[in-house]
Amino acid sequence: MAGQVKAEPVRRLPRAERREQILAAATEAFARNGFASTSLDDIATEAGVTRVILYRHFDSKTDLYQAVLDRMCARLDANVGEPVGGFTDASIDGLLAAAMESPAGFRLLFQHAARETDFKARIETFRADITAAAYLQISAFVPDDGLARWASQLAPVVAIEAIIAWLDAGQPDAAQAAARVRQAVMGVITAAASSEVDCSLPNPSIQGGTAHGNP
Amino acid sequence: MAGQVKAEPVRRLPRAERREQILAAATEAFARNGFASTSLDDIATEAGVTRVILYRHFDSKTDLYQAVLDRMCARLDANVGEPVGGFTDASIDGLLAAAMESPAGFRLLFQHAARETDFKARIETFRADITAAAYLQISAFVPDDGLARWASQLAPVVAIEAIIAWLDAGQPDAAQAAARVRQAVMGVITAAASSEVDCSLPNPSIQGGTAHGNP
DNA sequence: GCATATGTTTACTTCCAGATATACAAGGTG
DNA sequence: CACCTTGTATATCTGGAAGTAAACATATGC
Repeated sequence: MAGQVKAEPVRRLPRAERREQILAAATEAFARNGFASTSLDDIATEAGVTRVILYRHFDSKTDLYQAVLDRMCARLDANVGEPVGGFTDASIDGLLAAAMESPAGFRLLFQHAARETDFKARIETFRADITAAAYLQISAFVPDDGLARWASQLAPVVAIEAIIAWLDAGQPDAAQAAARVRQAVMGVITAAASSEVDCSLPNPSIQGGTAHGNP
Repeated sequence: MAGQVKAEPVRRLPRAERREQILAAATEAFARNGFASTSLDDIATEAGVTRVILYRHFDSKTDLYQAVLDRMCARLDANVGEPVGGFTDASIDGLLAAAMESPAGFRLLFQHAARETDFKARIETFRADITAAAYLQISAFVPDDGLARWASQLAPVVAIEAIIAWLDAGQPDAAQAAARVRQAVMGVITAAASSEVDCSLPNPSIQGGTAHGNP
């Protein structure tokens, strides 16, 4: 049976386009297992090209990774805007928009790159800016400095995790997603601000227990 | 000159103790960079021992890692208790206790192992149990199923991140730490439960130009 | 005191994945 | 058509880290 297998005529792309496509593929691949556990072959496969081709667009694996991170950071900056403005409603809108544009990139940045010693610097500045902005706001509400630092470190993390969980859950109630993320963040601030905390989670068996603690 | 360098008389330990000490050292080392980016030499150095010794206690790097994870999971199970009970106040107390016993182990489990494809299974069951328990409780408050799933996935994550941030911030107000974590979690539930959400973060109102960042 | 377990040192093999080089194939545009 | 670009195939070099082996040193408990 000499069945011609339709040869799949080798889709060729202009250089710039191929580069973009590789970056996108690399983002997906890296987002799964991070830098160290992702081989160039994984990426090549994901992009549908040979490993050799990668070297015609990027000097090294590190170079490629950095390009991926830069690309995503740029997207973030574009959406979040000047980080000097503080950790505001707009920041969360921006994060949400960026996450919807590139879920894989979002995960890559905050779940992998942020913990890779060789690359965290690029993200750490971003996070540090947000944390500092949050601290300025939160410290006005929270007298205890330790608690203020706790909350300002936690608030951005909760925002990010809330967004990721929201993506995972299938983006329910998209219209009010940002508002709900904000509310979750508010929970953190409230938790730090209360001087006398007496909060219980709803009891699983008895429905009588009302959720109290949130003004 | 023949300066004797105090020879450091090679502390020897009985097998079981050395094994424990290696596990502790490996926990610290792995917690920094995860499985792939941590070499056996890193661990040996951390333990103050030669690489060869590691092989007298563990068959392979993978075997050692698994032992580290198992050890920490056991600690978790001991503190959190039967996960079938639901995601309750006691769960958070248990998580907090486990995190204080071994901060490195806590980070390792939830920030690294949970994202390593070869090892996540061990943790995924733990997380799945908690998430399922949380879902049962939360779905009673939240009519929309998508939102309920969002909240029940997010709630444990927020608890964990709140605890880690609390460790990072120097464990402020330890007496009420658990209550504050609960309160942060409550913020998530509230966010999912509200049908009409209209939440804003506090405005970074032009307060006296205190422009000192976060330490 | 002595045997044994504990630990060191050194050298080696193996394997993987990053990186490089070269020869060849074919699309499309001047 | 000629030519350059894009892509493939293959082979090889390389370095680092996992894993193995053997000879040696000495604390320590019996």
